[in-house]
Amino acid sequence: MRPSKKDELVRKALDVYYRHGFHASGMDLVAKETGISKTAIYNHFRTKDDLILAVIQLRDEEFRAWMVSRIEALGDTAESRLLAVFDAHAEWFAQKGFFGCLFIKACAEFQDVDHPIHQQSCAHQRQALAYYHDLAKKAGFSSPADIALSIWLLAQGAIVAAVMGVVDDPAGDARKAAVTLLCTAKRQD
Amino acid sequence: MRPSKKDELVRKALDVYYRHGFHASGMDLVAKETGISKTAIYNHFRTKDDLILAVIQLRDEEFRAWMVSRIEALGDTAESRLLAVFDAHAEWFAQKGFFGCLFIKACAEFQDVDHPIHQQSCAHQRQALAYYHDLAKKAGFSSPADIALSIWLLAQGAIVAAVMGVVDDPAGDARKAAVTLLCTAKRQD
DNA sequence: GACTTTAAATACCGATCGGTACATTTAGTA
DNA sequence: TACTAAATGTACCGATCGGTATTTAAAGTC
Repeated sequence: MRPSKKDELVRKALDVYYRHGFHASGMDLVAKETGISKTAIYNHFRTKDDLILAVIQLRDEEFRAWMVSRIEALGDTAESRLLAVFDAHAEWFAQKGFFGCLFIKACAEFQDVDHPIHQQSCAHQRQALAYYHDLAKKAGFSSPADIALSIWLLAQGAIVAAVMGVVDDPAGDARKAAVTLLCTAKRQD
Repeated sequence: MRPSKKDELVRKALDVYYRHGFHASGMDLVAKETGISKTAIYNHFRTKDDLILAVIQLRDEEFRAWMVSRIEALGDTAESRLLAVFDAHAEWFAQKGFFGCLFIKACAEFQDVDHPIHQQSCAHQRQALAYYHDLAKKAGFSSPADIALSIWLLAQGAIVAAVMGVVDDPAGDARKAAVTLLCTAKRQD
């Protein structure tokens, strides 16, 4: 089999799980939506959890690559990129198929901290934080860890707000708070 | 039947759903864990969704009451209470049975924005924001809406961080950012 | 104590769950 | 073209899903 077949399956399965949830999507539905029979699916993956794990990993790679590319396109310096984080999130929220953060949802459905799906989802979030930390260091802030964490917390809050429709422009609101935090931190340098 | 019987059912069902998730918890499990037969459950609630909705409503009342009482105990002025929000969250995260925010998880499992469970969960979050807004107004900030939203975003981010174990003390980290924001806002008054 | 009414327990419904045995098709080899 | 091996689709497995019909137990009422 060509590797693209397997990748195609995972990508289509990602759509299904993202839209309908993990436990709510049975293997029959996945088979129907992907156009690949259950037998073929189970030829590639031993269990449903294995498939979901592959879905999480694909989303991890694709989404992180997309987010980084947007941040780097929207900001030309390390400091401006810390704010571009929220512009990129605003773009994400505005996408037609936006249904929240797959990793937050995965942790919500697979609560056991030892579960691979849970751990993989957490790893994604840590990498996001690490990226912000890198930006904060390059921007020359005296306490880059605090800056990075603030950005991360505001971004995650914005995602929750976007899903729950608490405010109209969660990314913009989070950005305003981030501007204040960065300005204050800069003044102390 | 006495009303306490029904309340007892809902409270025990809350435990089950909070620990195992909504779709992952079948009615047979709920019956076993609550010690109430399915027939009795369906005598009180027409469908599983109705039971879940009652669970969400109970959690809404109980959790909001608990959070407000802790915030008011931990802070004696409106401004200090805006920071006590994070101390209360720290207490919550430290509780043995902490498994994240039920409302975030409910929205993750019931994505349809028209679904009553989804809407009820969103309503809870809006009420939290409204409470922060009230505190910000009483504290005399010039733009209480921005302050309240910042607090809310940081708190939600802290919850996500607590669930995903991204950092050791998410509530404390969020508090630090909030302190900076409140100080900056105060200076502009 | 006999009778009625109400509530809960058991057993069961069709549908769907995750997963698989087996028949069928396809592709490669000679 | 005959044969083999890999991949696929179909049909099905026991278990469990949400929900209910029926039976059993409990509580009044006279």
